[in-house]
Amino acid sequence: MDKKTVAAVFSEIAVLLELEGANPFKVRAYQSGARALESLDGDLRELAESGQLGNIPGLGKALVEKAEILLETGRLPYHEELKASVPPGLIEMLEIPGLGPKKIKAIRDKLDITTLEGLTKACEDGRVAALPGFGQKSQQKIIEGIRNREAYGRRHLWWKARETAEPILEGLRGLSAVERAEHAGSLRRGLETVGDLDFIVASPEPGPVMEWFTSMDGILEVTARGETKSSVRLEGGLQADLRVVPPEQFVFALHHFTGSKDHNVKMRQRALSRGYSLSEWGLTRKEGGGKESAEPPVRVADEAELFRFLGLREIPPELREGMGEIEEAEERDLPDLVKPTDIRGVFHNHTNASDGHATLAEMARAAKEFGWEYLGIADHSKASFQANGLSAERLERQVAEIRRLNESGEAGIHLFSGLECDILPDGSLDFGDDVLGNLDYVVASVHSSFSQSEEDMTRRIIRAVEHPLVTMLGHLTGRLLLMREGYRVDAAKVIDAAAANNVIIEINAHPRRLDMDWRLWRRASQKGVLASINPDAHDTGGLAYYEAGVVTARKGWLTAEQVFNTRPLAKVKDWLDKRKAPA
DNA sequence: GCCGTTTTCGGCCCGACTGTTTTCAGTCG
Repeated sequence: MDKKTVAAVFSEIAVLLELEGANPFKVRAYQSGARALESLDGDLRELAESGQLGNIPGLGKALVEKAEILLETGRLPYHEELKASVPPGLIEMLEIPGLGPKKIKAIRDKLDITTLEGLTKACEDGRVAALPGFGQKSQQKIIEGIRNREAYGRRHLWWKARETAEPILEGLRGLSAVERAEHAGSLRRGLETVGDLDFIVASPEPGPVMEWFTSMDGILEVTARGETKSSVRLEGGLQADLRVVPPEQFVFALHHFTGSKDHNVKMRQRALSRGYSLSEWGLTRKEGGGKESAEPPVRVADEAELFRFLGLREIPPELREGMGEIEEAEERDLPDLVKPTDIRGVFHNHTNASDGHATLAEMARAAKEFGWEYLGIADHSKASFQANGLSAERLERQVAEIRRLNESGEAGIHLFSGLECDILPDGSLDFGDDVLGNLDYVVASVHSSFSQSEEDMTRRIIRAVEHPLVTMLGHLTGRLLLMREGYRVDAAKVIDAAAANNVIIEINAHPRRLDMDWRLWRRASQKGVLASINPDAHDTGGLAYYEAGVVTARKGWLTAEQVFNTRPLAKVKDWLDKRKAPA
């Protein structure tokens, strides 16, 4: 039982209490208790054993006692009783827009309904509209909410969200009433998946902005339209929210809606401890009694100034996850994060020799257009027969072709001959040293036997990492975002092995992978592990995915120095040569 | 249920929007 599990139990208690109609502040106490545990530094069990739990802000007598019971016994009778008393159908109802604890309680008490099926029927025969506080529109909204739950409830890939958001942002910026416009939320933070789009606009005249936003192309439905706030549902299921604020509030609104929640909570606490109240509306001086003073609100020109006012260096949006960035920004300069323009080439790309769609020459030409100095080709090896993996002979022909192109210079860019070599179930590689030794580099990846135990998978991958001819480790977990969980592997042990063997770990930049996860990179880079941002391109367009990888690297606090493919060609050649030379 | 330089009670973030009301409760972020 770790802090995450205890926090999850507290979060669930909060939801259950909410449905029971408990005191909202009691609900919030469990929520903030859960949050306090999630963002806790150090080992929960050690803190409990030394009697330190009560010193954690947000944990009072009752929550400390419950945490201790959970740690000791692995169960919490209070939680179990609560869970038994709340039908699971009610928890599902919370996911329907417009239904909160009060309305769900009314549905349960007055109609004796505890399932979504029952609720659908009651809507269809008009019983819901007859309830006090409900009406025809609420009833219709519930029916649609249940119907759309699957399609709209899910998250979306960051890449897709950005593609959707960019034309909207451009459109907003093009309006004469708009002074400034930005997107915010998890899209701006660069989170791997995005729930909805948030747009913040500075304008003294919100009317025309709202009008444009609620009538632009690609809207399925306008779900809210007010004077300063509107929401629309876009084709593809994404929801987009627009907030128009007076120009002097823009920076505060932008910061607030960029979040994350944890980051904002810590920023507000910091403001309070300095005698100010921070919100999406602004920063105001607090009198001793907690009342606002007559002093005018603080003015800031941009986010850098807002951070500076609170005694912090500017924190890039990607780092605002409430994972220690504020503490760091107080003490010292934050790392100079890697930028898209730092990238000088990419490894791990496929051609039509295996499962790609473009030829070697086409890939090289496209890479040259990005302004890169080099391109690495890493097609699949023979064990990946589903991906038309290369035999030794076909690989040899590709290597010869790459050498010819490099010697003639006709590609206009240096090509590295590599391979995405399968790591077989026992951890050995798909080709012998005789074949692998002829290549410039080797990316080793798992493509089979995903269901091995964590222990076996970890041993398997570490064995590959320890192989002297392996240059990089491909997609560490094999996850496919929003589709498939990764295989079970002890990432910390693999990171240690990579550090010990001077093996690069890739940031697979395919928008559906973004693997190894950004949450692991800060630790990995501290141990000296180098990253390579690899688009895993299967056609020329796929090369552009490197940008998603840069965002992942930034979220992982990585600088250009910590990313291998920011190095110029000569240094890359040098590094690869030295790596191959026998020790 | 938490918290305290207004300290053991009485606050706890609050504004926008919708739908149902006719001045406001509930939801959302």
